[in-house]
Amino acid sequence: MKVTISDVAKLAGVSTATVSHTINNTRYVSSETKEKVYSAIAELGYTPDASARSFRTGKKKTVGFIVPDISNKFFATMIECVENYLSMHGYHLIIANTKEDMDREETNVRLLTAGLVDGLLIASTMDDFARFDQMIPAGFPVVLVDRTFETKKYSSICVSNFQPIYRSVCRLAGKGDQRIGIIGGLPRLSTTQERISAYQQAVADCGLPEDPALIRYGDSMENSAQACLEELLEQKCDAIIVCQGLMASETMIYLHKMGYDLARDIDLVSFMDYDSNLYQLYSNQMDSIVQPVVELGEAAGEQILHRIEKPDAPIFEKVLTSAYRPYNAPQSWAHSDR
Amino acid sequence: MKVTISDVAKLAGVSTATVSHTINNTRYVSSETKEKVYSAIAELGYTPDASARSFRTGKKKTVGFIVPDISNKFFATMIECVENYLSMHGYHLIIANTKEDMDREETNVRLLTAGLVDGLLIASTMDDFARFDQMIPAGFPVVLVDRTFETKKYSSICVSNFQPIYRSVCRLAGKGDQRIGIIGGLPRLSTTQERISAYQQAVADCGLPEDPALIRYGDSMENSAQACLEELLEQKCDAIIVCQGLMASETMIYLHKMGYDLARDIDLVSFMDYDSNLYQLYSNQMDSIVQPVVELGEAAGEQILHRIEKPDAPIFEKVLTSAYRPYNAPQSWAHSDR
DNA sequence: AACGTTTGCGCAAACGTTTTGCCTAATCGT
DNA sequence: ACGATTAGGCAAAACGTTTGCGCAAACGTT
Repeated sequence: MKVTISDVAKLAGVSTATVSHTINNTRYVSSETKEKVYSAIAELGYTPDASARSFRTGKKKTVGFIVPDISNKFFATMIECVENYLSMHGYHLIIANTKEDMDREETNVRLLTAGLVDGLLIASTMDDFARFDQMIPAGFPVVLVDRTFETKKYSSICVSNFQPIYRSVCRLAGKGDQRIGIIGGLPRLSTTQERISAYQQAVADCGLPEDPALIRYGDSMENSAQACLEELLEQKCDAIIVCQGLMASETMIYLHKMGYDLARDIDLVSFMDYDSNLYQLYSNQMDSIVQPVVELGEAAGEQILHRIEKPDAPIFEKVLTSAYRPYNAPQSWAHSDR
Repeated sequence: MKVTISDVAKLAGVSTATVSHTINNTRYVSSETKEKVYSAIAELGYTPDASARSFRTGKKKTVGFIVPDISNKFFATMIECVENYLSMHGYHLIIANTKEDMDREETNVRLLTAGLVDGLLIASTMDDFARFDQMIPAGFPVVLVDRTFETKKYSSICVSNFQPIYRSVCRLAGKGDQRIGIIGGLPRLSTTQERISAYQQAVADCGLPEDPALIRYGDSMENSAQACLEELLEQKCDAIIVCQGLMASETMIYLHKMGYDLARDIDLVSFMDYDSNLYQLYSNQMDSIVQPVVELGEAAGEQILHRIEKPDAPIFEKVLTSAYRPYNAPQSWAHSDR
């Protein structure tokens, strides 16, 4: 049979209130009484029931994380960092995978906000802010991660997407590349949109040809890059920019198999996971953009806990900056390595 | 203010019992009454409170997963599969990362079993079964994943580790390799032990030199393979077997940087994540062992739910088999690809 | 000695659900 | 036509904590 707080109280010869207070350090208890309570707890092997506790207090000590793709290295290490931060602060992490599916996202958000978690971290796959806004209960602590919306109703932790792409294009143009192709992620995502518009603006500013055929979109899932790449190669590109780590890997593998020689036959710039093994192999032959995923995860954990503490705090926006790493000048990295 | 079940009951003109029964289909309710209840729910926007419910019923509809390293691709995709299976069955997944630290494992297990989850999936980093056994409450539903213990007290889902390594050694010996090195994972893990003993037995059976210096152990974290590899190369190995995916990547990168030519200068066999990009690049130059991680995740989800349903079911052991893929005979894969 | 203040702790309500009895009216079988 | 069964629903208990209120004893001050 389950041993409850009143069993402990009975054995220790005190009230349940006293037991509760000694456990939680929530009011003064004489040291003799404390002693009795603790030994009773030890003797019975009592453990407070978490559901009863969270039912009573309304605190679950748990946050949810809605992720588009768990097995994507970028999100996997973010999950790790978030979990690390949360567990250090006595919170648990419950994760839900959406596979970039809006309906799955909605289902998960509704389930989790119905009393399962104290707050929600969301890397949303939605494009429709109205729909997004509708599914989250008024006042519920939410922090957007990596992807955000035009409407600044929720706090967010993102990475600057515009600057590294703009700079990439300029660098390539400076090398003499004319036709620069780009492979973006899902067109509906804020990250993709920022990157593509940075590309377009830079192309215009540098006086390069503005050809819509040079812009392709993948879905950042497995085997989505190859088709984009084939189409771009038909366009006789001098250079290609890949906007996501997994697609970057696939791009390099494909180029390798086709016999392309990086930096000689074609210039490549891509977003890469900093601990990716391809990064280690090829970072000396191509420019890479490394997102500060560890800081992102930590900031996300920090912000959601802060928001849970103070639900009425003003909206908070944080934009971290990526490291831009030209391959021929490792000593002049734009952003220090961590 | 929070809208409760009695608000609904009041508006619908019925008792809370009736509302509960209509929501949960737990007893016959006339269709007119149902109608009234549902419209009241819709009007008020009522959502049952999950903590109150799980407090009352004792069911959390949540399982915990204790993982040694979330950002390890092997576990990341396992997490994805488990989450997928669970969410299809109305369960949530809460994860805890141990970083191969026994104390962190113990802390997490104790926290999670204290009323937070209905069952626990554990890829344990412990070597001491007594300590492991002690920290889990009597009768608590537990399924060991990937790693197991001699004492068969808990159900487990594992992968055969002996056969692929034994076969690797034999194949290498058949090619004429004499000095075969091996890089294992943490020595305390069951997986490592099985693999190393398979190696030792095969080396003996094939009449190869039994040199302890040929056996090295890494910790499967980042940058752990290089030291092992350097030591092995000093031993003038003809071939190297790497027992874990991340270390395999690092091994290949290092060999590549040192100018080694795979399959010409040195033979390589390694465990690889089937969607790893290095696998795609090098699977035609080395033997690879691919673990059935998707099946592993699904089986884990299936078994833990089964165990939660029937806590007194007999101990269950499942051993899945890896795919062994010799590089020069892709048409005769030992195990069909998925 | 009388009185205010502090110290330490107990009593019981409350959280929102599910579930156990109990009850009434209606239907059924003979 | 009458007892037995069933359908449908209500009231209240129970789950294990936390916590507001309050009381008695001990103490310090005049």
